[in-house]
Amino acid sequence: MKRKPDLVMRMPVAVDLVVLTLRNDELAVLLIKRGIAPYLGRWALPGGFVRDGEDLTEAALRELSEETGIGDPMIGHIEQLATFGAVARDPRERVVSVAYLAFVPDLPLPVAGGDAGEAAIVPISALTKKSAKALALALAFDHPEILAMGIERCRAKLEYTSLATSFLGPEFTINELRKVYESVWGLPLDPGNFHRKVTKTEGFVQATQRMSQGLSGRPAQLFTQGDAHLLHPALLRG
Amino acid sequence: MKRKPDLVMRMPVAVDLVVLTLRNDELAVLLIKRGIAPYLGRWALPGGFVRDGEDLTEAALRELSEETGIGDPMIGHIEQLATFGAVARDPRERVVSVAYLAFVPDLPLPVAGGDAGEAAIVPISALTKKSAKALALALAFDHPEILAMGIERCRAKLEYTSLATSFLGPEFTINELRKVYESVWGLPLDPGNFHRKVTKTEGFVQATQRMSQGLSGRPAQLFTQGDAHLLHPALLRG
DNA sequence: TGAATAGTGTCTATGAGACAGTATGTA
DNA sequence: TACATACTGTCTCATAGACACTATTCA
Repeated sequence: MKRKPDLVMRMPVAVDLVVLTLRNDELAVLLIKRGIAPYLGRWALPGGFVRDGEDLTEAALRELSEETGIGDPMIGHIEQLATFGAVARDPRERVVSVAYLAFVPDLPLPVAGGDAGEAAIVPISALTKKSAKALALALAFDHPEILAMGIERCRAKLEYTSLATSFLGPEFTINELRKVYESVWGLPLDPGNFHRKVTKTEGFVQATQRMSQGLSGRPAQLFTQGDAHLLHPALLRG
Repeated sequence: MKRKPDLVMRMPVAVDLVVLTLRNDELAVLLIKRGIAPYLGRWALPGGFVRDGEDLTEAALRELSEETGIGDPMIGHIEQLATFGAVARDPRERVVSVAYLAFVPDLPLPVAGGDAGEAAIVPISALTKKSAKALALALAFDHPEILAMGIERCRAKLEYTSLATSFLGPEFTINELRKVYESVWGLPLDPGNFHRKVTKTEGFVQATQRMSQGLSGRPAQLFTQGDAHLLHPALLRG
């Protein structure tokens, strides 16, 4: 902690957001098409620089709102993911970026409203598979690495937290909750066992007296989030 | 990502380290007594500013080495913990700090050799209990918060990773490994069940042909780290 | 009626934990 | 021998998962 104030290096600090949602029963990420160099025209995670007087989470929420129109009440969950500080991660000058991970319900996005140009919600399968499409979508900066970490964190957190509910609206059926797990993990789960497990795990979901409008089949009971954040026992992937 | 280069705020970026070890079968943290204002004379986590041309992990390793003499080969494990960016967390000027978490075997520390003055290894019980002693040890800056997050992350990671071995030397007995868990979690574990569990979890530990010198009782087989990083199944706290 | 989804029952395998019992060293 | 620690056996309970079964809607 020895300090020679004039020798301390100062650098811009940015926030970048991995905003995940479900679209057509697939895990998807919110991307912005860059309107300026570098990486002009390339897709990137939403984000921007931290301003004076604003802490990191405030900056993340502001950028999310400015670039995508997603305001605080629409966000199911947000948490800090990790900080990326490779010296040359931004070709212009050194920038340290604090990445955030957010889960949002399926929204009437893309919101064209941002000041950053075009926004899109892209299924992660289109980015992770090695295809011509994935190549065309190659993300700017070190955003592929940030996204990969966000996806893995998301998958892991569904195991031992109740955060799957943050992908859904205030009321949901067990079927919808199961589809969150299936989409995020990319594997099918036994509906019967899942139902029992979720409803018997203390504080995961809270039953209401209301029923869903069954599109087909028997109507399902509606649930709301329970008061637990950590699941006991956890809901493990195979 | 709209950018007006001259308006972007630049700030110092620091790294702080939560270095945990075991001392007398108790979880303990490495602290440095501050030699300059602010918080002159108070205890703090080791850390310092990130330099030009140096990425974040490099900065963390350098500070650890400079302030405590702990070099790369002595570190059992190091990972990024979280980034702290509250506007007023440093009274001098705004500083964003990337915290790292490290586990080291019980070392011949404190190393007086640092350029930051006195170093000490303090049991966390002395910091978390509300006592006169804890008051005297009150950490500088937001370091209490960083430390608390480091301790909780450590406790959680022992459940589902094999990182407990990073608190030990290259060869260890199951008894020593159990003491790591007991010390970190602060609760007793059944020796028999622990032994079976650890030796049967794929890749957790690797048996050698050597035996420990029993100080009393039957000599124990020596083990080395296995090749697994994630435990299947996990070793859960009650 | 059949198709589809909701929800429950039941069986089996596996692991956690309690605790007894055996093995092998030192004093 | 006593004692201490290393390890293994065994019992009980809880949970995961496979899968059959019943319940309730719509077409």
